[in-house]
Amino acid sequence: MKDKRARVVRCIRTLPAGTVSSYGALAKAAGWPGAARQVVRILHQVPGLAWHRVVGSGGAIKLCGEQAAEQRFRLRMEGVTFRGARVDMKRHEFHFSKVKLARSR
DNA sequence: AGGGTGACGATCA
DNA sequence: ATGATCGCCACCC
Repeated sequence: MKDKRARVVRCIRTLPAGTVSSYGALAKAAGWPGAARQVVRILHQVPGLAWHRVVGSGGAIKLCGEQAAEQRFRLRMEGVTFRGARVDMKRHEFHFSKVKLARSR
């Protein structure tokens, strides 16, 4: 359904610079649990999203080669720190509020 | 309709 | 920590 997709997009858009979220957590936050792969697809389809703020569970960069480098670069540029090969989730993971998220109020 | 695929996730050896 | 496997779900041929 497209609602879910729109919701995912909205969630991604609410991610502040300097924070990250995981594909799975993001899907869940958007009310679409287990749709990590769909989130991936959306990131591919919808241009203009902060795709670099979405990482794998535990803060792992799931891309390969230059794409991975690009993502790390962009994140570090936003102030995100790493713990080894992964994002330091303890400090940067974004916790979506329970509240129905950002319907502009 | 059927089968393959993917910027995933959790689990197990 | 690494690699294999299975579950998941929408999209594409």
